[in-house]
Amino acid sequence: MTYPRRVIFLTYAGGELLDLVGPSSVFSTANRVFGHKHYDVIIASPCGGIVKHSGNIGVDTMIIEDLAFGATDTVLIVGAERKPLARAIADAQLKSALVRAATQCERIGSICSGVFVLAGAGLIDGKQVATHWSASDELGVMFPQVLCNAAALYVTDGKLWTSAGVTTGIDMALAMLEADHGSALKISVARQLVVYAHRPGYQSQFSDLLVAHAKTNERFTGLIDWLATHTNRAISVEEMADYVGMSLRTFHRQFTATFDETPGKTFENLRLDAARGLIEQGASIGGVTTQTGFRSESAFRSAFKTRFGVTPLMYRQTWRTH
DNA sequence: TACACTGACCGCCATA
DNA sequence: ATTATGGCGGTCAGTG
Repeated sequence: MTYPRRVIFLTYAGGELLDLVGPSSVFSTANRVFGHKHYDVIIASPCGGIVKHSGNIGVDTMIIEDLAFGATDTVLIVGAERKPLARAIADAQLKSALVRAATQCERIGSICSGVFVLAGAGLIDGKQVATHWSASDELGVMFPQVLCNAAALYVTDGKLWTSAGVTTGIDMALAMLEADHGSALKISVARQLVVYAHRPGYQSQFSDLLVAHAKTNERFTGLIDWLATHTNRAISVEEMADYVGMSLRTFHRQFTATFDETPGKTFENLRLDAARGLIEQGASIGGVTTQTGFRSESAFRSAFKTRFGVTPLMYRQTWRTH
């Protein structure tokens, strides 16, 4: 194995800056944690030079054609808003670079909507990919051969790595780190990055999915919104049934049929997500217990451990920056 | 440890 | 006849 590994980000005019900055920070932070340059982070675009990204911020880039790909390289394409994304899909240089990378490199992948560029280059037919929930329908329509997993943060299929959104691009980069150098380094880097990467509970992937799903099922849209914004206390299933004006039995049945999960369990998951967010922000276990409506610390500890596999205290220590 | 109580869950069945 | 509804009651897990 030759070091350093190269991580090459392919970008273009109008590319999403966060897709670039988040994951690339993981690799540069890894170098700092190592105290040794194990990753060479390269940013390249079709024309090179300063490329304006989202927010009109310029990034200095290499010219893609000047790059020779190697067997230990990772090539990742960033996402963008609709218009620049369409131009990227149509760009012959991006396409040929991705096609080359697919055969020559160790890993190829995308962050967020970058997956459309991979699909446009015909590289992921029949492959499993992750996408942000808001784009998964469109990807399915435009590229029906692609197997889309809307529930996952990121997905690996052989050498192909795809992530669902901006912050999950960071999760994916951390997973690459783990694959290359083990979980200890990954945790160190995650700790270093936590200040930038933590997500408030309401914006967790679970809530996102739930809210998105509820929007396609009119009946429960208001309810899910209400639940997601009232995780600070226990809401009984009976209250939920009253909220939507159904009998307890019918509500339970309809809800379970819609979300494949019982109402009580779903709300507990929402509260646990909120709790996780609070812990990441440094809240005490006792404080989180009362702020998420659990009856006792022991009840909270037990539910948290069941859901996330670690005790709240351990989780808190992992995410502490000092 | 024993115990009663509560809420969530869900099969079953009568009914609209 | 088919389907959705909603009440009943039993089981279960958690709580004090």
